[in-house]
Amino acid sequence: MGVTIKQIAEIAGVSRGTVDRALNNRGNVNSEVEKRIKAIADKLGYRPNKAGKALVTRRNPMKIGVIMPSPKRTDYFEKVNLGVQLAHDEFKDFGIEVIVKFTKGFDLENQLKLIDELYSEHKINAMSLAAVNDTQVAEKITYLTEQNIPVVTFNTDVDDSKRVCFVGNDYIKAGRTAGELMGVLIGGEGKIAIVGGVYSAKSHKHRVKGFLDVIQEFYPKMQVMNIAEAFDDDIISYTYTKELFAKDTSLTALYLASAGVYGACRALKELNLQGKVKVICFDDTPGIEELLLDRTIAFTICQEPIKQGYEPIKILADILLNDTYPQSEYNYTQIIIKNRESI
Amino acid sequence: MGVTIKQIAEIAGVSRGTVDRALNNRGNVNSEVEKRIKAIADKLGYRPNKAGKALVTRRNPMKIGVIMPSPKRTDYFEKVNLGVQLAHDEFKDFGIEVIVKFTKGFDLENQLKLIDELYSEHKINAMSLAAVNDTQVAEKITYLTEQNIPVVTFNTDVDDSKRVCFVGNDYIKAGRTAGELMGVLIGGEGKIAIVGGVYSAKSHKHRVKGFLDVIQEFYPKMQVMNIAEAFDDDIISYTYTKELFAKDTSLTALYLASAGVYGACRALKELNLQGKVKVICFDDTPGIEELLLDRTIAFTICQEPIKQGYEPIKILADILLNDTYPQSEYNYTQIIIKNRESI
DNA sequence: TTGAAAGCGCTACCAG
DNA sequence: CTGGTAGCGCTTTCAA
Repeated sequence: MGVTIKQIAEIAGVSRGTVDRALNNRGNVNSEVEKRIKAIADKLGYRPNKAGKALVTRRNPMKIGVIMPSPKRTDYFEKVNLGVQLAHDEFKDFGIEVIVKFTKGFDLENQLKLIDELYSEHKINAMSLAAVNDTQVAEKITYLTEQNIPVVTFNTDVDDSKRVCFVGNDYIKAGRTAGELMGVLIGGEGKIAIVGGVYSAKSHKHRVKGFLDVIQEFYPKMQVMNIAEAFDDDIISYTYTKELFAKDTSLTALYLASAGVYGACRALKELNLQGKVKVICFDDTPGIEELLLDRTIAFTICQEPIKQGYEPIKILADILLNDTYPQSEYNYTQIIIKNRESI
Repeated sequence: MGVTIKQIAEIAGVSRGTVDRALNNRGNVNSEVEKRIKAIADKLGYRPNKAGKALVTRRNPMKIGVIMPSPKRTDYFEKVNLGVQLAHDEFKDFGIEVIVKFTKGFDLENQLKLIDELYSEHKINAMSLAAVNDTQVAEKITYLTEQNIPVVTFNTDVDDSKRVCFVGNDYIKAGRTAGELMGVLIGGEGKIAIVGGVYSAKSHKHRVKGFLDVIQEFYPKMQVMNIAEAFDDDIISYTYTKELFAKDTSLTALYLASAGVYGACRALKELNLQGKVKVICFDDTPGIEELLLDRTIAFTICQEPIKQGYEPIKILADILLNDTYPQSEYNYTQIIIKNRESI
């Protein structure tokens, strides 16, 4: 099996304490000795044993704070939260505690307050959050990072912060995927309406951009007629969709770039356009599954929500326990096209 | 944090050794005392600490044997092997060793020999394999299980064995997904050819069955003209496809139910049918990505190969270390439709 | 049938 | 600057 500190100590002719101090750069060790110890460790491929470390960490547990929109409001975050709980379970034996705070949607003030709370009151050692893309959030993240509190963003990223990495979809790519899919779905020809979420959310903006890019590059006969913000709200998307498709009967397709799917589909059904107007949307909730089964929606594009909850905590645990940082600052989850048979 | 054996011992007024024996049913403990200890543990929600156990296991490491087709032959299994290595990495600090043996394709004799080898020579404590669906394999698996060596199958399952569970696609469902996708792709109308792999592989057979089922249920105007076995061989699939599409020019679609994708596509290109004949295939290799990009293939359906390597080992480690068995005997990986933009 | 003690790998602490 | 020791939770062994 692997080499241990004890073995290295024997070979180097010093005590385990000295090896520990040397390898972890804790200071108080002769630089000659330190060099020798490190050389031996290197040669033998020393890797600290996780179980051994865990037992020690347990005496002084570390806390990871998580901030995300409340699962009560969008089904989507229920799955994210499941991932958080799975990670919590997996790492609690390693002396890692997880504290979850929910915000109402992507409310900025709320998020700022919770970051402060986790930092000042809970004394967290690391943080994972579905970030509002705002400079104030970015500044707080950078501040935490400087206090030696690593931060990972998930689901939606923030610009210009010192976060360790982002876990979630490449939303431009997701939008492009939708565009290409729409091209195939309507035979490269037709008039399309787009109902999006909130433009202040980077992810929603990118999903629209990617979609438009593909149409421009490859599908000259496809025409995007309308783009609207529905703020992830079913009533707004219902009202807008109903009005739009009632007025313009030449529309053949609908691209739903975020939540509010149920409202839009309800409108189509009431107009008897179900199945006639081709619909592509995102994510995978019980409501959406039903709409796939009755052929109101042709495809939905998913993004591994459970992983989005799980992975940031795994990454942070790896940093806290093993001082191991991820390779890339982008940890993209898969873009998963689903149809009525693959859900 | 969690309760420990030590705390339970104090409360019960006995030694840690006694608590250990009681909770793990090792015998040699007064039944009254045992009952009392178990009651306390239950009430306090005792869960053994993984790190603590790991350190002990390490003294007498456990071995998990893995058998799968060599990655040299199909690119697909390179990714599976990556998953195996990831799991190996993750669990080696817990005293778990992983021994991998490669077979040539799905050769029965080869697989039987390797099972024996892992059992007799390597004295494995658990096994994970991409099973050949044969009664002899099933019998060996059942034998191992009776020797207290749990077995998990992945990628393709075996009938009537005592394996703990299967990790991989629901291939009927994957076939149905392909059928529905084809329906959308060719507008519910057209003549289709199918080139499959080996009918003795359960997964390949099911992919064809699911496909045919959906067409029969929902697409009366789609017609399957030919079904062939290409034995995962590019030359055979090339020859067959070329001959077929040269002869019958009314064919509009091709369903490739397993490997041999490159050969078939090469044939289409030579016949100048690239992009005209709609192609759906499985899995995600560099070759397939290229064919998606140049629009020879419309969709490919993937099955989480990395997870297929990783998950069985995680499940087996959980059994060996924590005596925890999976909920279901089917641990299905996701069915992931990809187009040229989402790869 | 039970308890006491050692030891897995690691870190923290104290004494020198 | 260094060594020794204790202790995290668990299992194992030996002695009683």
